[in-house]
Amino acid sequence: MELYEPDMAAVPVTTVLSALGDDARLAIVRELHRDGERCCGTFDLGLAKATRSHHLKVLREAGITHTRIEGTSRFVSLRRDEIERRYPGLLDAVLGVKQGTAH
Amino acid sequence: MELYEPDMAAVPVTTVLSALGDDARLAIVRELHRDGERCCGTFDLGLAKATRSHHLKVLREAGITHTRIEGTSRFVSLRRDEIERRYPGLLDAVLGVKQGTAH
DNA sequence: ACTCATGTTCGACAAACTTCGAACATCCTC
DNA sequence: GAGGATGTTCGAAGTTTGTCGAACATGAGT
Repeated sequence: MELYEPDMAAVPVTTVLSALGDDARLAIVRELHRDGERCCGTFDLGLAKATRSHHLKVLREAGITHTRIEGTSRFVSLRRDEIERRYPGLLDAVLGVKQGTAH
Repeated sequence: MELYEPDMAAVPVTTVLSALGDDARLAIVRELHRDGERCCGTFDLGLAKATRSHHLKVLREAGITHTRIEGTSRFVSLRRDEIERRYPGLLDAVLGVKQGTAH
């Protein structure tokens, strides 16, 4: 079984931005950025697993993540290079921010 | 009369990304990026003026645009410096992309 | 083969978003 | 002040999104 992972260049910018514009999904991206590859079940978002699965699908179909299947587990990682090639500086700009930093 | 324009640092990242993750609003941002200050009515988005007003409000409340009132007109501009200070490289990353460029 | 663990998909629901026309507010000009 | 121009606000309608439990699919291990 193969998972659909589009070419970044084929994904509209607005799709990428919408995908990142959600607290749960951005939290996932932050963890991937910090830890590298992560198994699906290790994201503790306080959400049902169906919901987590949904968010991971949104990220994957936006071209942001790669999913490697191994047994019954799926290992998710950021497609850093491809993102950086198409949107240079985007990840740094988005992730390099401490939330709620008023000043 | 004064318009509400929040401090960028007080706006969640996801709010900014959601604001940019819409075709109509990103089109507005592109035009502002290209032309500088623009009068509200000069955006031809193929949308009713009520809808245009809504999108401009979303951008303004996300801290992305500044609105200057002059008579019955409102002149909108990008808050470039503030965006750049809080999200270095974000605007360039988002706007420096030709849409649909499949390679 | 049965069971357990890991995820996905389906159907449903509520909340949020986009869109519009109509009504309103405000300012400018005659 | 009447009329026109520029925008905003107010419902309302339709769509999309986020969320969940239940059912399903798949692989590992006993």
